[in-house]
Amino acid sequence: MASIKDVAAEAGVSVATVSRVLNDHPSVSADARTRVLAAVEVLGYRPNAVARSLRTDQTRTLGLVISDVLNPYFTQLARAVEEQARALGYSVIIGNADERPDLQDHHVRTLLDRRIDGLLVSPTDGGSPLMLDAARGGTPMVFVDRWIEGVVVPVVRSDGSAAIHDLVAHLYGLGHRRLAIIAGPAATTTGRERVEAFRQAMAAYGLPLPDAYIGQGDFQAESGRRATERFLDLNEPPEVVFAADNLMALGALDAIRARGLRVPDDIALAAFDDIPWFVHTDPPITAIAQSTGELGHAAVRALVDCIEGRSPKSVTLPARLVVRRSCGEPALHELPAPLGPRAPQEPPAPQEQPALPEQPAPMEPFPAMNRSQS
Amino acid sequence: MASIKDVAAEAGVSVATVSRVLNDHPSVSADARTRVLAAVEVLGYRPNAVARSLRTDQTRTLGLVISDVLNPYFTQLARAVEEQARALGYSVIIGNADERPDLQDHHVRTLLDRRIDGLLVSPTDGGSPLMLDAARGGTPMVFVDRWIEGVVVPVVRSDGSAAIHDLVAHLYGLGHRRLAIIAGPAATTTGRERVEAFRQAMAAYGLPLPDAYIGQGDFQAESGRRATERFLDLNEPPEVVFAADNLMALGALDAIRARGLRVPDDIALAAFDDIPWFVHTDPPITAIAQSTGELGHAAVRALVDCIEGRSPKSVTLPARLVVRRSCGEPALHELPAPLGPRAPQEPPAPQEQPALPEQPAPMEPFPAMNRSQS
DNA sequence: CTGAAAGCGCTTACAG
DNA sequence: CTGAAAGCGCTTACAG
Repeated sequence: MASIKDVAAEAGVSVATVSRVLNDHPSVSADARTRVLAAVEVLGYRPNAVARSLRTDQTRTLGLVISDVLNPYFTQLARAVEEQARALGYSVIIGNADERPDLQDHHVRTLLDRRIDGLLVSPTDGGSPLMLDAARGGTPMVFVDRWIEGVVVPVVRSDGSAAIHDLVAHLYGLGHRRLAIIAGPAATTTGRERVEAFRQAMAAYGLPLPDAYIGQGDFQAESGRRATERFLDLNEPPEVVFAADNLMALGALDAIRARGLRVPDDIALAAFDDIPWFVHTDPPITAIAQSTGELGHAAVRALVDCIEGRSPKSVTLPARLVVRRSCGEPALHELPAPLGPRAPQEPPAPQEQPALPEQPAPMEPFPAMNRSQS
Repeated sequence: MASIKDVAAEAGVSVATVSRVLNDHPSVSADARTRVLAAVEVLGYRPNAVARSLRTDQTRTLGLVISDVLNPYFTQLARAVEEQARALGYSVIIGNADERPDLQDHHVRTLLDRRIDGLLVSPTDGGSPLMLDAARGGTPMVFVDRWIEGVVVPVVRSDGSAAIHDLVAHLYGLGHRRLAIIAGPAATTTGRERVEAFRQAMAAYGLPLPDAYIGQGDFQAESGRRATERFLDLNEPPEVVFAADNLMALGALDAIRARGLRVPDDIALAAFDDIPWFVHTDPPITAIAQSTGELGHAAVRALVDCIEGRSPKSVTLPARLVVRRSCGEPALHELPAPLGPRAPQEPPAPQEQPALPEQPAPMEPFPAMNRSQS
């Protein structure tokens, strides 16, 4: 592979001059520029980014450590991250932790060794010493989606509490009283926050949330299946299962189907994180949608702010409830006309009845994707 | 960040010695080793991979250029690739082309500039000069899934012809005669091969395949929607739509649903590439499954063979039909008992009736995933 | 077993 | 505007 020396020789100038034209340095004569460009062309020269990085101490690369690539939510997030990074002149290297702290640590280490300019992470756990040290040591870092308490790093995430409250209101309105949740790992903020929001919303409606109705999952399908099986084995199984992410909802569906049960007649199902397939499942699944694209973009902007010495901002975006049919009767707007009197629902005394959840656009199966052809 | 010099100073040895212990070179005294290791510990030293790469001319990194990260098929492929690469001591950098040749080229260029040791690509088109030159210029390269004719590079892919033949047999057996296909881009091998296999299977059953029944898609959801709308606008719409990938099937479903039509009563649907959600769609979708995990693993092995000077092997894996309910009556084995005489099906004269497609395991929603905790 | 030194391919003051 | 030279952080013959 041709090096800058070869180009210099071919063009009859010094390597310094070649470097200058390659980097658009102003003080280069038109003549020199032309000759260098010609030489580059002739030799098919491409600058060695490794050498450049060593010299300039920057790689123009962002590391992104996500919890699970097979989770469409993270896949969309990764796509948005790459998109925004590219727009700002950075590449991104993705490390997939598969929800395993050891793998997460492996990727953080690898990324750090490669001297990425900054790290975007959606932590699987409380963070290894390596990651915590990096954060404290001044490695530009931003948390996306999940974060770690006590680490002073900007956080870009969704706040699902309001949407979860809307969900509980929706379920309550449908007459459901025994609601169960499949939680994510307690080691993650999203794992804890979603149960917490659910617990509070339940309390607001005066509904009990027994321990048996809190399944412990790990955000992956298999755990959703297991938790659901346990729910179904209960003497008094829940009327609704709320899965804290889309993969656990998939597992729940597997478990429900394996017993020959039907959704929502035998048991209702809702999920955190909306994905295009939820429109076409049997039945369509009520879900809480995040603005994944915006999240990814904002995270990159924050990280690049860190890197380039500006002060980054944490960002919290709202999530929203998308009502479909997996929890019972179709939402009001989907009925052709009011079919007689509805079962009267006492709104819980102290609580204001939440506004009706917004109507999903039926023709737009990618609510959270941002496919701008930038 | 501490450098090797700092470690040398701390340990009271030369940088050469530090380097030797870091690289497990045999000729280092036990004493020196201990002191170096201690110094590494004290300083929290981590070798600079950039400098090492510049010096050794290898990055221990593989580039993977895939057509679309949002496509679960490629996402699974990427996961398998990373898994195998890690097992062999390599990292992988993913470039997402989004089915756009310009983006593909951008990533190939970036990856090459970073001096990755080898390139795994699933080409979106016939290949840019840059990619073709790299292949000819001796950059270790392997094609996965899709390939480019005339380029002497190992290819690791599935051959779907037999499964497509099985699919047509299945549809024929169900009484369908007007079958349409949503093809992938003609610039891709999978785009061409799947229509071609379909065409041949149709011919074997004496079925016509009019041009109006060949929709042109680009492997993304939106194109599946558009193609399906055109089919439905026909005076004589097809009885079956076969989408050449799972995203176009999603689009097809959107279009069908938007018209208030039902699958399979009004129109049947089948897809290439099986994904976990196909079990839970309404109705469950008949699909052709690839061994995505194996594909990814084999591709990495071939590429690393190239890189490390062994002779790589091309690999072709079979795909298999997974019958579900989206094309009509449930498969035989799903019926409780034979319900009276079935509509008599004349097997096409010259053609041997293909064996009954295999039964999908209903409890295994991840047929193509390989989640070994290696 | 150990160290001094060269060199990987760049960029960038510095001097002219 | 241009070039010689230093140096980024490593590895690796080479000599001892």
